[in-house]
Amino acid sequence: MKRSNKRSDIVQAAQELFAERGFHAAPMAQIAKRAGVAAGTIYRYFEAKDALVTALHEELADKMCATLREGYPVGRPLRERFFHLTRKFPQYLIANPHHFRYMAQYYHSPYGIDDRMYGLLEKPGNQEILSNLFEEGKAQKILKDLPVVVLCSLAFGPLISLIRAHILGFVDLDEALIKRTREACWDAIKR
Amino acid sequence: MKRSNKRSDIVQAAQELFAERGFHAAPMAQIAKRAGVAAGTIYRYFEAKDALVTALHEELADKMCATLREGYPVGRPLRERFFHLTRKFPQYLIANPHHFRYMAQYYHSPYGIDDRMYGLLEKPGNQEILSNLFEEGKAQKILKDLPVVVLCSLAFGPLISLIRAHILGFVDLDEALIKRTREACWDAIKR
Amino acid sequence: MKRSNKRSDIVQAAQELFAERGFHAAPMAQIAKRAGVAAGTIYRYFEAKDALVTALHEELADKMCATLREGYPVGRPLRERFFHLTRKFPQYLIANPHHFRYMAQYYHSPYGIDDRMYGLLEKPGNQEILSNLFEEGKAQKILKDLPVVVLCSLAFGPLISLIRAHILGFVDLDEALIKRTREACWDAIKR
Amino acid sequence: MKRSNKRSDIVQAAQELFAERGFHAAPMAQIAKRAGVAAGTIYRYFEAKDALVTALHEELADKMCATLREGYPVGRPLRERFFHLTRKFPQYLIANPHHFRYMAQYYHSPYGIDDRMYGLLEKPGNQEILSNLFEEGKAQKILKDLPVVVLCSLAFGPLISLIRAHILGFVDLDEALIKRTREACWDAIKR
DNA sequence: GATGAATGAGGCTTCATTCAT
DNA sequence: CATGAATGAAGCCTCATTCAT
Repeated sequence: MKRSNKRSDIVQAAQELFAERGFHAAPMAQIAKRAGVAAGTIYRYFEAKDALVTALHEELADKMCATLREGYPVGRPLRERFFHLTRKFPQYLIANPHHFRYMAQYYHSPYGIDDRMYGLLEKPGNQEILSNLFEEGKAQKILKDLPVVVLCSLAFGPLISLIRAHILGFVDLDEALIKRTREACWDAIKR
Repeated sequence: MKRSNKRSDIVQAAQELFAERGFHAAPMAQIAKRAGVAAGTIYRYFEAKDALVTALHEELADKMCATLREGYPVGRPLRERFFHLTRKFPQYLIANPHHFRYMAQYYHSPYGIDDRMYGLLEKPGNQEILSNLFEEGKAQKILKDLPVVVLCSLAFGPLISLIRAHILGFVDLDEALIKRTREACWDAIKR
Repeated sequence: MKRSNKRSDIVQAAQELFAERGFHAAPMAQIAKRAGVAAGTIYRYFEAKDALVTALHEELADKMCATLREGYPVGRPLRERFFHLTRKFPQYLIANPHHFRYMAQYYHSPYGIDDRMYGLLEKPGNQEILSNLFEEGKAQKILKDLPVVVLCSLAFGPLISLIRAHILGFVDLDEALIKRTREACWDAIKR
Repeated sequence: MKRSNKRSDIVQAAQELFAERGFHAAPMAQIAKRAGVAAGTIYRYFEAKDALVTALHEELADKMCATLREGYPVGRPLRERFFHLTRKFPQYLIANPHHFRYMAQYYHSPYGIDDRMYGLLEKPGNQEILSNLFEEGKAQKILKDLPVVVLCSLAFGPLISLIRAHILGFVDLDEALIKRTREACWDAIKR
């Protein structure tokens, strides 16, 4: 994962600065400075600023992915699996607001335009988990007969909106509120 | 609204360019060119690029606002009013993808960080409509007893996700599918 | 020709600096400074440094061209025409050493690699003059039956070498010496 | 000559890269790579890039020198010696186009500005050979009474022009054509 | 008011050179 | 001796903004 210390310092600095100020307001020189390396050093690890932005997205998506799978209750009832995902998802992002800010910005900028959904949800790994979950639910007549994308949107769209509001300080989410929101999401998709 | 012809030409050009390429990839010179005015002219109408970005947001939010209110069934049952809003909302954005792209970008960039929610929904005007709607619903025990922000997220979060997917070409939304999605959203918020 | 004052200031400054220090040792900033304009201004007239280098070559080649033709004794005997060209050629370059230095550098750098000969001699206009001259000479059995390129090299190659030597201070060419050299060149090509 | 294997690898790589792309488009890192050594290693053999450029010139000039002398018909008639030199000269450069490209670039760049003529011809060794040749020719009234530089230019200037044209693909020189060109050069210098 | 040429600060990137291993 | 990661000065270029016309 971490090919070197400097590389991860750069990644860390970039993520912070990008999240705080936006891609184009985060000069390479400043990223370097915060990472504690020389400007030129970044280019040993990333071909260009764009590559840094993209690589960052890759890494964060992987991390998100891994998080969602942690303790994923394979083989357990659909409902339980659904609640696992919808618990981990906001939990992680609220704990890592930089990650959320970065991703949100990425997916709505020209960079992320070619990436699907809130791609977080569609990494090779998650892809299957989610597709399986929703397809299975439809087959078992537990979930509404809607395309997977729609089910996905119903399940995670509200969470994303809320997480943003929380991070920006417009709400103060607590465990209980999130719980009730997830249940409402379930109501949205269940038959 | 339109103080002059040139002003609206500029606004139009800016909106397009911002939506297509992103804020920082849309040079003032190019905006001017597309608007058919000289570069300096923009500065007669907007103090700086930032002001243009912000003003644009203002105008678009107003337009969105107006759209949602068009034919708003005041006095009619809650459910009906809810379905009015959730019909107009995607209808408008799908018809005006530039608007969506612009807004999405704005709200996830440092510019929009101080603006609430998907602010579309919280303009002075809409604010009341929505608050009223949700508060009333809660009072009448029709809707779940959740904060307005949460209800808002449950109602519009999925639509926003889906509209993005549609505009980027990941789904092909039709009237029917949207209808069913809106119903699912209703399931999410109703008691 | 001169679309504006600034443009020719830039061209002048660039020519000097390029000739004096070489292309890559002449920073745009310095060219701007010597031209008395801001760095960015150069880019209103030339797309990039490369374009400046190339445009400069174009302009100088044209100028050279025009010089060679000044008073060209059309219709007069071959020998006379030959001596006209070989008189003007060193005359001009010795009077404009920057031009020579620039051109020499250009034709031996990656830039000029695609340009023919000491291209000076092969501009659309000169091309004909020279080709005609040499072809006619061959037809009339006045000149040796050698390809035009070879005749060209025999006629101008020595002059180029000498001009360089003169400009760098290794010889001190005077009218008389040049005259005798041109005669020797004539001996080289004549039958 | 070869103090070590690495040194000559570096020299070889540098010559190629310089000839192909020009001095300033040949990064040290790339030279190192092609030479199969580490970037830092070059600095054990050459103080700086400039030193490498200069040393290269030195080596090539020596090689050229040696070539011209190979089988030099000492004591034989002037004409014969002249034809020896003018045969070896293009022969070598056509067989070693990198050498030609490198030299041409060098002599027309700020580096070579202090080096005489097409210096190839004025190395300590050649210097004498050529001076002797031309001085002797003048004394014997075989050659024109012109300065040595001029005679040199008349003898080699055309060849240099032609070799360039050949290497860049504008002519296709063969033995016969070169022969006739050399004879024309002789006509230029002979009385 | 409108124009658009000019400005110049500031961003991204390259690359000769160093130095700890 | 060799390595190659790291450095950071310096170059090219963009673009928001100004201002004389």
